[in-house]
Amino acid sequence: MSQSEQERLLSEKYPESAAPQEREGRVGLPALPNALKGKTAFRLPPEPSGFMTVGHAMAFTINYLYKVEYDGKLWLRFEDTNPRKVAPEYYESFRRGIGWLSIICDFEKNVSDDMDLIYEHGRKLLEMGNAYACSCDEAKVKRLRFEGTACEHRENSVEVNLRIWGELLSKKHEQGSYVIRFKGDMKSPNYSLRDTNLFRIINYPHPLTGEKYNLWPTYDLANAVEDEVCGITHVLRSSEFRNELQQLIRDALKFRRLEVIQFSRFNFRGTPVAKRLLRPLVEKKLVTGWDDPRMPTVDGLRRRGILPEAIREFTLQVGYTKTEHEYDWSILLSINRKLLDPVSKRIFFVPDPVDLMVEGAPKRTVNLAFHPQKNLGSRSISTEGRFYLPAADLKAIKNGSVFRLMDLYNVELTSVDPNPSARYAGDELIQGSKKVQWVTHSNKEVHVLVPGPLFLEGDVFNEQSLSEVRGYSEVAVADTKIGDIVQFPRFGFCRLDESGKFILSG
RNA sequence: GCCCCGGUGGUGUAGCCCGGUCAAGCAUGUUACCCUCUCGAGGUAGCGACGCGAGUUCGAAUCUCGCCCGGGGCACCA
Repeated sequence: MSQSEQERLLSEKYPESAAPQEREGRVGLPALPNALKGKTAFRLPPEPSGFMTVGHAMAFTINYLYKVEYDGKLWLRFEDTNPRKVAPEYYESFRRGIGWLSIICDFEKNVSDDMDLIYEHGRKLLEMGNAYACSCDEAKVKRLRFEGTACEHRENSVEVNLRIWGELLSKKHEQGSYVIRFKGDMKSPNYSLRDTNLFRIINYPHPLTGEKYNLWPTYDLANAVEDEVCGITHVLRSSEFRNELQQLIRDALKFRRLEVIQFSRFNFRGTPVAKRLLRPLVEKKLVTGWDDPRMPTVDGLRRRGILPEAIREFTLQVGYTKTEHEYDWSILLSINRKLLDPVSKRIFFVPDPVDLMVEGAPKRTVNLAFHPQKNLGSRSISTEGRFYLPAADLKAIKNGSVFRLMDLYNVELTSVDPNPSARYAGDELIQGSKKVQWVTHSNKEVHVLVPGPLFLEGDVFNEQSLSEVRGYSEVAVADTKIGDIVQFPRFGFCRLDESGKFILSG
């Protein structure tokens, strides 16, 4: 049967199948497997060892969107089982960022609150013979793991293991002297299954529990226990976490199965989120801090004028995949502009201002709306014959040509460098004429920070990542409050960061 | 080295499980035009991609195999 015959037959039997469907991009996040409305639970599991980044923001947003869609519960759970790394300011950073994103969690806890519970499960694993105490040094563990051979401690009796366990809990052993290892498979081709550590001794005060504990669980155990007690049904996280081991631990402890969906890390071009790269910038003072507008931290984005809604919308659009990716800032910035456009006041800003005398200029007092369509109020400006215009615009205008002072009147350029001047050339708007923003001699000096990519190819710090534009704005700019975002026409959306200082959002 | 996982225009994705509706959709970018007293927003049109090679099939982005390339894991980090 030829293809055309097949198609004819098909459309006769199933007429509805012949109609071509409208193809569209994905709308919303993909459906979750095994998710029943009202019977799901998700988690945001930050390690409070650094400031919250866009990467966290996006992963959290994904969990939150699903929580809402499936009418589930959401946990904020601080994974603070390494006292060497965690610090109080970081807990705050995450709470602040999550609040800013309007993510509402149903519960909040710290894993360090549950130490006794985790100990219980550790003990259980020892009793069942699924774990053992090992006193080999770190190098030996590593070597044997590579070779695929077990050490003598693997055959410890339960009694011996429990005796050492008791001693560990009463802090009778030195740091490094013992670890508790999971009995996995020393021959597994997957090295992470070769008897990984479950507990280790860390003699370092924890910001929340102080010196109370020094036997700390590792991530895989702590996570398995916490996901179980929190009743988590769906884990959505980036793929730098190994999954098989945790599943083995869960099985050994007879825990429920749960859906684990891993996705690739969220990277932005020129702005890696890795602390390894970011921390030196802060320490060497190459940036002003973790909230520098060039930084991929949530605080940095907020200062830059990225709206939390933009992050949510962006996350929804790009979704999550296992593919390696490097997002271009342009997508986020475009979404941000669309959100900003209807709510941002237009205020003239003249970068790199140049004095312009206008001969025969009529005195005017104009009332200009703050927005071309929306009703955001207005301001009135009185003009005489002296203006400031952007140097770049004046440079581009040919002597003798007519252009328009935006929203005011036409002028004809009569002389260029070094002292440009012009003459009044009528009120009538000329279709298609160039329009330039202006300020009078009554103005406010304003600085605008322009953030760019932090890194060049190959993780090299971009010395030119932040530039500053100086200029004049209308007096009305004085009513802008810190945190407000305005649009400087023909320049961009800018957020007032501190008095007289804006940051270009995009 | 071993174990996973990926590779669709410049960028991000949809489609892949279940082969034909895909001469590949959407967004971003870019070009032109329209609208607008902004280089913003809005509108219209154009540009631009299935990593490579074999195989299966009437038919492959989709299935199979090989290759190449990229990412992650192999911690007393999470």
